[in-house]
Amino acid sequence: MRRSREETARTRRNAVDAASRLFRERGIESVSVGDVMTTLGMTAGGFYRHFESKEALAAEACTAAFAESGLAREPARSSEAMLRRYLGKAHRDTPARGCPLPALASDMARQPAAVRRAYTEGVRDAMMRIQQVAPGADSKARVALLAGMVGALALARAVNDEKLSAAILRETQGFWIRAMAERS
Amino acid sequence: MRRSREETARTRRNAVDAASRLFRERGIESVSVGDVMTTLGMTAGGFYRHFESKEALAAEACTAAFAESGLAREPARSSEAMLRRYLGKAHRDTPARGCPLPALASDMARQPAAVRRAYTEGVRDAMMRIQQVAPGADSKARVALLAGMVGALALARAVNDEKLSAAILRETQGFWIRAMAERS
DNA sequence: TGTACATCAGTGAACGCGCGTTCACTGATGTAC
DNA sequence: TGTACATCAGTGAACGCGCGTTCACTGATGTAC
Repeated sequence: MRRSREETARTRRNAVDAASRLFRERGIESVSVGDVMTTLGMTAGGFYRHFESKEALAAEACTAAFAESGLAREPARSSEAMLRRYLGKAHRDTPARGCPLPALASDMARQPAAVRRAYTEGVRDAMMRIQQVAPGADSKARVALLAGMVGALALARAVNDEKLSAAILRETQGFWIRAMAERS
Repeated sequence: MRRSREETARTRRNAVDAASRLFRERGIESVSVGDVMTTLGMTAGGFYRHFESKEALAAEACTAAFAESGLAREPARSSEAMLRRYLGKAHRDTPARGCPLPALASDMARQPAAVRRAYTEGVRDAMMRIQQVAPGADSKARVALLAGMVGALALARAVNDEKLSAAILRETQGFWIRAMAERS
């Protein structure tokens, strides 16, 4: 039956929220419209009262993921604090609530334009945030730092060996903490 | 009808080869058993004369991808030559024949153990190759370099904007060429 | 403020489709003699 | 070396399943008077 405007808006928000977490955890293609709606305790049919397609949801969910936990949201004041949090085991082990950059990187190359646009904005935002947190670094160092953080987290999650995974995080973190200290 | 031992072996090899390319290009889950067999001009049913399951093929194809174009196969003698090739547009634009590390990174976290094991071996091999090409760098720098190369290539492919994509490759490459020159 | 009716959020069944896998069948290859 | 038969690589149809999406229906909400 019909719902109030307030309830309707809440359902929509909850769907974007659930999708942004599920997509980061399992990848966009591995999460079905039914999965998202089941999370809200609803059936899949109702989905199309809120979104034109799964693709439209993916684009919104991607934007929402950056708004919730993209690098632009990094609370740290220093590059060292950022590196300790970003390349920590807690972040590695909770992709659903973590930065979308490593979680969705390989997926993106195969996504439709609307979804990639949202992701691209997230990359730009992340670069600006790094500039704030590491004002002493030049452009090369800032981009290499972002690429290193994303690559290290993606590899640490991909690898099947806890020791190797921990080493990837630890060594990358150590390198960049030292490199940024030298340049500041 | 029955085929000769030679033909049978060739079919199997071709299937692994085609899969290793298709998986890097489109991701493991987006490529069907039928897609792989169609590439060989065959029907999907025959697949199971050669492999126990799609998962078994994925593990073999992953290993084959590293053997064909993993970092361990890097022909460069210097870290600078390696960086120029790895972070070049040609590599970015041909994932099917490129390094599996960035192409499959996000996929891996959701793959069965056998596939992840093959990928993990590829990571170890890549680290050894970097040690050969950059003997002057310490362990931290070597891991951070690998993470940076993988992250930069993955981001450059994910992003929807050619200028940004080119900048990610160029700046990361520039940073590491300078960094390795300073340390050698 | 109260009533009558239009709207529409969500349900649940259905659609066409592609997936991984199985299987009876075919006929050339491999093997036993 | 030649023959008779067993093997098995590949075909093509079929399976059960889950997908994204559509739709008739329900009944509470929103609106017009």
